[in-house]
Amino acid sequence: MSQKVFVSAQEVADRAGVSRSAVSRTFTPGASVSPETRRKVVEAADALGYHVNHLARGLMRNESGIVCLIVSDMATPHRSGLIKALTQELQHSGKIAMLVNTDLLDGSVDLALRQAIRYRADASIILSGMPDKSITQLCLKNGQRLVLINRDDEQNGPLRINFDDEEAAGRVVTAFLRAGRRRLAFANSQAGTPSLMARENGFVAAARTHGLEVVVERYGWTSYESGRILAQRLLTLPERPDSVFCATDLLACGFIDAARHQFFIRVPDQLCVAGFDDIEQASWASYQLTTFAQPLAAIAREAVAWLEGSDAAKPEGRAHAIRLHADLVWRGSIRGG
Amino acid sequence: MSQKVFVSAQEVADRAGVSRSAVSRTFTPGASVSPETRRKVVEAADALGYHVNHLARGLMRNESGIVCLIVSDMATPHRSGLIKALTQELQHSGKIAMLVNTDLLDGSVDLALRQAIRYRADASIILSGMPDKSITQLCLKNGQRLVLINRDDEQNGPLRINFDDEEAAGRVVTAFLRAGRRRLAFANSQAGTPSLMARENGFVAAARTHGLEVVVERYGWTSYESGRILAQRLLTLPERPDSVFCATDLLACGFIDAARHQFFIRVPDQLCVAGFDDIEQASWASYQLTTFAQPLAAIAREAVAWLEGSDAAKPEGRAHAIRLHADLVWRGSIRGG
DNA sequence: GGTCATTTTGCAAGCGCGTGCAAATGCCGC
DNA sequence: GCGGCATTTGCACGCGCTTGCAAAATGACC
Repeated sequence: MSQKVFVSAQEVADRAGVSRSAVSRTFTPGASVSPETRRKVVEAADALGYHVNHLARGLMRNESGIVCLIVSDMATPHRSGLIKALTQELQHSGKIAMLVNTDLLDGSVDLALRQAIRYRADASIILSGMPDKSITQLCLKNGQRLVLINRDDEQNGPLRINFDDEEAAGRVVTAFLRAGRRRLAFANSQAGTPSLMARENGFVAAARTHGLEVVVERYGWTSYESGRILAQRLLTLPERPDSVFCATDLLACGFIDAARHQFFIRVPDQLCVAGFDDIEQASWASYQLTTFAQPLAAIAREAVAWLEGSDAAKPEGRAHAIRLHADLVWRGSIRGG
Repeated sequence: MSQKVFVSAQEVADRAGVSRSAVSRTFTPGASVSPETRRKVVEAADALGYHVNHLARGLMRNESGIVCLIVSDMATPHRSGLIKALTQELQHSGKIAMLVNTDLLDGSVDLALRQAIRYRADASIILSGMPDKSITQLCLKNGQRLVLINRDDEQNGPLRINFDDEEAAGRVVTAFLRAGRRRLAFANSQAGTPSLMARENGFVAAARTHGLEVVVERYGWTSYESGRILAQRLLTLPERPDSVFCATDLLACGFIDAARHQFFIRVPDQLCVAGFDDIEQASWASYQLTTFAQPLAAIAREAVAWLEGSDAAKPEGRAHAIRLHADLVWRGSIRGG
């Protein structure tokens, strides 16, 4: 038994004694149904356990309500925070998130975007490596909207959301100088994504305007472990840095731990540290990391608003870029807030 | 222009000079197509940028390939780790994850399950509050498979995956005793989910067999901040505990930080701490937390395997429970490994 | 009651696809 | 060349839904 699993609109119609159109209209906001008919339909639907089939609806409307989240390293605090904000915002506006993990696939992002196309996702939000240009073109040609978060690029068409990374980096330099530091260092991963590089370049440039040269070190990907390695490299230098800006909070946590437990260096007395992202751990008592808060909720809001807006609807819609401000969060890892 | 966005099988058929069935069969594994026809179809499909419409396919096959992940607190290290493992495993077997965030909705899980039904998800995996019994019944009646992870319950029908929490708790008692501790405490959240309570009860019971009474404190939900509060309560007791088992690593991190930075208590010399989950932060140098590793990959594998298996297919299939073993990970937060 | 404007309703077509069935094709041995 | 068989192909129907259109119902007004 139980082969005929889902109940269809037809069955509801039969039970309510109306036409199938009537039940369809009942569940379509803004359609014309008399209160009486609606009542009968709702009643029958409840009794039968009817749920509109969004697959079929999407087929007709040519609009699935699905938004594809394409992300790597999703277990990372910052990424998971962003995913949370996005899913919340999407659900809030009646859409649903489809999650694609690009960690172990080969042509990862491209493959993922293909998946998005197959399910006729209305849009894709990418928090992962850069997709191939040909693929983004394919998406756009297929009427998909595209949002790139924190992966600035000259791509045309999609919405790009970024931060004022350079400006933030400049503020770190100021803070370090004010704390009396002169031997600045920058700890980066080798990922080389645009936003990471922007922080690095901004930091180096700002230091230079004060006549200071920054020691830059890059290693691995953006992780706690990389932070430790970077600390081992930078803190064994003949001219040991007295302040370091880590491209990411995760790097900063690893850096601080290595500095403290391995080199017995006191933060912030002997070493000032700044990070970026304001992940939860940055506020933990062991780190007290001064960092920049990415307004995740704002990112999510901007992204979803754009998806709903008419701008995105234009097939050849102007590429749109949003630059958000990252707030400096003062904590104990820099002397003299 | 660009109104006719997606290319259909018909267009591919026309271009390839074959029937629409042929192109459908080309993209259906195991269907009968001659190599020659297949070649022509693939060629035309590539040229046109054709992608099978999974919405329509799901409609026909009555099987969408969508699995719904219903989760709260998804930004938490443990949850995000689980999500990552699940998405990976799902994609590996050709399915796709739909992510539902139940953080701010009211009838959260129920609403989410309705969403899952609407999109005709083949299954739902729940890592969130307990769904109403009526809703799970609805899911099952609609042919959905259900997996509950870490929320043991007497529900019938779905697959339940849990850990040997009691046994693990017993091992912590042994470890504490071996480290010479006698004043044991248990720090829990007020969430009261079955697995948390199992840890608590197992711990208390095991201690009792050694003639020891455990001080139990519960506060808030399972977070770093709650861990701090719990520390403030437990460490100001007249008979200060010398060892504490925290129901969760997140609690343990907060506990350790408060003990160390607020009460200047040395871990593990003056206080032994154990946690559960083995989140990434547990291995960080500041915590060195002895804890239990939940084999996330194994959980994911079991869940997905069950979804694919024939067991799940039986409409009135026997409720199935899997109890996995959590490995003890020895680190520095308990003296004398 | 009759006319007309306004809502409500049902019909039927069609979204893109899978698949059973029968016709067509190819291949083999005689 | 022909019958028998296996494979491939096309036709046509249906999955569950939305929606334009025209018919039916309702109501307002004279």
